[in-house]
Amino acid sequence: MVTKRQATIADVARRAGVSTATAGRVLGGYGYSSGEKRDLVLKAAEDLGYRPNQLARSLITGRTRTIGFVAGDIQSPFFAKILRGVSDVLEPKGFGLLITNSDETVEGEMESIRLLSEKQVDGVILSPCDVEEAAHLRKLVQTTPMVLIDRQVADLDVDSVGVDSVAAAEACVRRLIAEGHRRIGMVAELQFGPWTDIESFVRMVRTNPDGIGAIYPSWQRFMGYVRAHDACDLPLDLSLIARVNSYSTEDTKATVLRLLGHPDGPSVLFTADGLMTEGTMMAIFERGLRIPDDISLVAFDDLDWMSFIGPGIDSIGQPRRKMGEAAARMLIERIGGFDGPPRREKLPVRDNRRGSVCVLATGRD
Amino acid sequence: MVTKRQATIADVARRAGVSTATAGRVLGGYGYSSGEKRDLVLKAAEDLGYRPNQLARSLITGRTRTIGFVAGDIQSPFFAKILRGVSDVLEPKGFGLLITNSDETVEGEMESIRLLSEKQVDGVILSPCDVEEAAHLRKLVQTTPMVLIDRQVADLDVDSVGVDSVAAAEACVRRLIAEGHRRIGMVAELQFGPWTDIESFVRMVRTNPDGIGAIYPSWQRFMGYVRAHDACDLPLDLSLIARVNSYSTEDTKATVLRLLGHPDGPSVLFTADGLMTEGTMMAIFERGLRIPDDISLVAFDDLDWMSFIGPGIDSIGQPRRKMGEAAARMLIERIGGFDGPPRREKLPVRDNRRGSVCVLATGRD
DNA sequence: TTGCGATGTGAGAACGTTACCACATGTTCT
DNA sequence: AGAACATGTGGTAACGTTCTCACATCGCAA
Repeated sequence: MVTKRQATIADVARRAGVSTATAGRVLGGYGYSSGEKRDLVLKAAEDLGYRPNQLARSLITGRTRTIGFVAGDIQSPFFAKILRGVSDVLEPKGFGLLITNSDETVEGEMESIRLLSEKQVDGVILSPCDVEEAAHLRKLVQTTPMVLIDRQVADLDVDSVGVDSVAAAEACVRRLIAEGHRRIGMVAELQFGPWTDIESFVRMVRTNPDGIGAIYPSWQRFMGYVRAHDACDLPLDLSLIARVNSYSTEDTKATVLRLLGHPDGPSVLFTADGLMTEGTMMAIFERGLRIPDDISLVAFDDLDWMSFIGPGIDSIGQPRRKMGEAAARMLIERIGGFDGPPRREKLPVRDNRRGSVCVLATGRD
Repeated sequence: MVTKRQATIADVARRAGVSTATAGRVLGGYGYSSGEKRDLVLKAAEDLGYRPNQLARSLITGRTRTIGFVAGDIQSPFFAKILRGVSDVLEPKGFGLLITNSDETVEGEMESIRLLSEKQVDGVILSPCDVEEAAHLRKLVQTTPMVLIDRQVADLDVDSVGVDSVAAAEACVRRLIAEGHRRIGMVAELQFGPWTDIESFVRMVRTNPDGIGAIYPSWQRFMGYVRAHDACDLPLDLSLIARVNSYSTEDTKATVLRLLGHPDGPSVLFTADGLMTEGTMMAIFERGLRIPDDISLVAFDDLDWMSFIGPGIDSIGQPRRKMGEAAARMLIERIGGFDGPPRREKLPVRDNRRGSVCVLATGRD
């Protein structure tokens, strides 16, 4: 492995017979330069195969043209698609993209942020893993522009991108009720959150919804579920909630199997996100149930395979790529100096109907 | 947005009453330092919230502790999973990960490499989009360690990670033949490659296999398909090859639909990668065919949903995460100074049997 | 002619680290 | 006792850019 030394501005300047200042101006595209010297410098740079060293440039300009992305887990299709949107906006503008995983732990997130800020990124896009404990985020925003994605954090006034989970879930469950479903199961990981018991959360939703601060998307979707029941005067039956203990498909599958085993089980399942949906599919497959004949299904978050298995799965599709693009665009505006108030962008969801919901009744009774 | 100035080593040194050299030694963990001064410096650093500026450090040490990853398309599960493996190895060692997409074009790849090398990455993991045109890669390896993933490049002697696609495909097709299938369809994007007509490629495989240089995985899998036929004395029928014109699900679907429309069609389909499999599934779904009753299916590359749709889909699973880990490990060894001959690591594949192949006959005839 | 802005050039400082050297101490081995 | 060596410290030169000057020259209006 040969390690040839890269040519520097000084090398180019020497070869072109000009000062490093002049060579710098030509190659960096700033300040004045005459056509004559310009050609000399460009020729010399070409000959030497000169490549600017962004490190040195960044050190003095104070901007790296690199942004950081802290994902929960990059291998999940949710983050992967967002990432693609981010990089689509960044690449044409010459920005680099540094990624890390938080693995949904605060420690991982802090470590990620430490790494990114030591590398002097110009901005950070992050999906916070804790909606309350955010001292480290509060510290970060003092020095670096930040955009939150998917989730928000209490008392952290920064730009964010997401969807209106409460409204989308409510609309979805209302539709199920309208189509005659009375026993609607919900599959969600509701372990970590502001409430340890669901009853008191439901009470809060009914009595003082404004008092609910920043909560995870899963809780928001559950909130929509509750609201739809209340709006349609359908009594809540919390035994229909498959409350998954950990964020894993195995646990989800086990919990859903238990729910399906009940004598007076649900006629339809509403899953709160992609991973819940996968675990639910496993449980349905294992019990040999057919969709929608034996059980109906609607999923929050659309996944590739939902359109090509028979029948297709109904889903609420989040515009993941667009979310990434919006986050990147907002961040670049901030980096460019935009200093307006925090923007909370809510993107519209897509209502995918493919035939996984059995219509038990139509019209209004 | 407040922009507080970060504390520097000079600030810490002043506050601790020592020289910048001493402060640097303590904070950088190199050279000597007494316990007394150490405590002073650490206290001062703590007070000021000192964070080392990796830019300045990298400029003088010549190493950034950042590596670059050039993927075809990060949003595809193939690359997303690999990426996860890479970052799992990198993160504990304190390396950053800079990602770019080539979108499978040489221009995109060159642009990616330009960006990465200007940012002075210590090494690059790359899935080359062209197995022949590689002048830019040859130039890169002169200055930067590189590991190829999934594909190899002719005359480029660097470390690489992948699977033995030829052998895996051959074993898979042999099994189909053993189970009684005689008309085996293959779905693959074989547009770009060394051969424009398939006949001459087949001739080459039969007469001079060693003369075939570096080829894309799709071609390798097709090669395995040919070899299995030859080994089992099953005549090749090239009308069974769904040769997709572009790397898109829509095109794949259309091509497969055409194949399925033929009077004497295949009894089983063998797909060359994840995207081909998705397009094929769409075609099968559109025609209302049932797996495996109406048509059997085996896929190269395992996808999440294959295990939980009924019936499961048989697949050849690549250890994607392990591939990423291996690539990262090899790269770090090179960065650490390892200077042995290029290693071509072939990881074993997984043979997933789930019931998507109809057994037409057993035993050997 | 003088004044003045636009254009062009080079010397040298600056960015925040680590590398290198000189110069102190001790401590241990001949 | 003197040499050799590990330990500890500070000054200052790197690293490769851009930034800030000072200082030209030119054209043009007053």
